[in-house]
Amino acid sequence: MAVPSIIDKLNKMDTVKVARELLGHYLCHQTPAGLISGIIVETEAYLSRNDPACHAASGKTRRNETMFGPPGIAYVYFIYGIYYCFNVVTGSSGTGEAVLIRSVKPVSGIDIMKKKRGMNCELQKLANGPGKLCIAFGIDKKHDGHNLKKEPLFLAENKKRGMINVTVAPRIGVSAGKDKLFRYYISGSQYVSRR
DNA sequence: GTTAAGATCTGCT
DNA sequence: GCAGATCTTAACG
Repeated sequence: MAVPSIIDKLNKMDTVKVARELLGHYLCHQTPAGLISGIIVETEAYLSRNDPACHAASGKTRRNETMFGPPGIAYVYFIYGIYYCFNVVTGSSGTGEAVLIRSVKPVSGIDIMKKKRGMNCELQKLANGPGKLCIAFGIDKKHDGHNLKKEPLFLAENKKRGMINVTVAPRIGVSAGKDKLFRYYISGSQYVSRR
């Protein structure tokens, strides 16, 4: 892929800034069935310090060790016995921070996504949530630790992104750290998980 | 070895 | 709007 990666730029930013910067750019997955891509419309930041909701809050374990790796790699974990969640690791090696990708707006490979989801739902509900996003994109544990600069799973810059309005809100689905405004989404988008 | 809880989604009331 | 599905991980004994 000749598209310049935005990873190099992101790797120099702090976690909160990465969460905002990712909005409007592309998440792509080159699968045997074809290319799947979508625009990131919703993210959440998870910090290592002062954030009880973060997996890394109580130290390094086998589950979250990917979060402590170098920035720009994927952190994928299994939750509720059914779903995967996809994160982009941020901060320098050993920090333990990440940005959760909560939802994307499908752009290409929509037929493949529908097939993977196994149901014929509306376009805006195809990948509007962490679990659904991973199913639609075919992301699972084998992508844990993958460098997001390279195929098959990578982030690409959206050169036509231009200016976007970002809404800041409390995170969803966490019991701890509800008071923190670490959720970011594109204002007015129909593709976010909740409005 | 055992147990409780979790960054969710779907279907039914 | 609410409860159930379903299993890995981490904390405890």
